[in-house]
Amino acid sequence: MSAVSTPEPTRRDQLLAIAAQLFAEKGFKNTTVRDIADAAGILSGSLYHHFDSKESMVDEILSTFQAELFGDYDEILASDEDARTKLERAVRVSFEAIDQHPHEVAIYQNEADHLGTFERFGYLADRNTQSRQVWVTLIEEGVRTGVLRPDLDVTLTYRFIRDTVWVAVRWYRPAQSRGGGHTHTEVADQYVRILLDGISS
Amino acid sequence: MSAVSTPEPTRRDQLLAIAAQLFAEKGFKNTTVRDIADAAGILSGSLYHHFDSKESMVDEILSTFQAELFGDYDEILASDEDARTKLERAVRVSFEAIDQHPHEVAIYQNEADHLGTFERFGYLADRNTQSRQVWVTLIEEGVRTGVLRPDLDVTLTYRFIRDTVWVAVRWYRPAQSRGGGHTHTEVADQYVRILLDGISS
DNA sequence: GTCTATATGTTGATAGAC
DNA sequence: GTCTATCAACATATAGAC
Repeated sequence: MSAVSTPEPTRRDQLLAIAAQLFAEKGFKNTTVRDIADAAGILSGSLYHHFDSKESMVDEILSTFQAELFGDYDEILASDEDARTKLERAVRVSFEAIDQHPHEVAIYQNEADHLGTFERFGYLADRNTQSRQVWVTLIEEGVRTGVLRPDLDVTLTYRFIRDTVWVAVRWYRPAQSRGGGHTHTEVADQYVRILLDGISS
Repeated sequence: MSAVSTPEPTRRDQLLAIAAQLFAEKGFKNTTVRDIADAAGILSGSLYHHFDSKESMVDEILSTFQAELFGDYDEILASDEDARTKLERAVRVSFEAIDQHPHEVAIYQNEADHLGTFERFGYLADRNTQSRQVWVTLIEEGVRTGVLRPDLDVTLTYRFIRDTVWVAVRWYRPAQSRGGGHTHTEVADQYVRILLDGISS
């Protein structure tokens, strides 16, 4: 989709995309600079012409992605729709992010806890707090306006939603490589339905 | 609870428990044999008196835990309760496993995909298939007997349940270290309610 | 922008003394 | 059952030629 508007990604961006895929598939620690260089068709030393360190690569991958994602969340929070619609939109935007940035989401899911313990990645903890505030705000607004059950444990509900949505990155495969699977929109439809109405008949 | 019935764990079991905690906290690759030896108060070379390799340690940790867990699942499948009760029990048994074996569950969640690519850990893929069969069987029985909605996408429903239940290991903290949190039974109660009836009012 | 060559540290694992 | 001592492999990163 957006490939048309960015016809010539810089060499730097190409390398970041290659690194993101490897970090997502094998893990950050498990991916060597040689792996990245090999996949790019250059030698490991050449990577250091573009980046300070392996760490700075994952840093740029994560911070760029998160800036975009939280821009979407902010827009939803600021809208004047009803709470149920906003919660639905937050779910849909998240599944869409998994569809369009699967590597970035996977890296965040797998490495954020560990990386967050280093000063350099302190912003990951901040974004985590911000994310919780987004979901909790939406759920509380839903309870207050009467569209959600009043007996909900808001924190637990937030955790269940966050977990189910984001861990989908482990099994969802984007359109290009999909064979008989669901689109991200279909997955979101099914989940929103189950979340709101349950599976009981 | 069970500490009374196993007063003297073998040195081998002590070392496995230490390794399991480190593997869960830092990841398998990220944990060095020196980390494990340090935590045990011995030197890295001494570990090789007890185990062939770091790999054999995680192997024993995972296979032991899975044998126990699937024993529980088999018992549920074989029972003559109605589908809804069996599904509830499967959820509860899973949250209980997170409570009692948090390190083992975390290791499986974080490392199974990667380890599963090696011959030695082929049983992880088998167990994964077995797990899917357990959940899908229970959901299909629920649909067939009319206790669950007939329009459910069984595979997606399975994935949502599996993900929400098991990823809880990332935030749930067992009783010893809990401060104002929920017991595993309370977490299971809340999730079963949301899963069956939804969050909508 | 990439390569050659290499520094420097860390890793899993081994052999044999105690 | 642990320690001493050590190896070979592999890791990230650097300096300077092309």
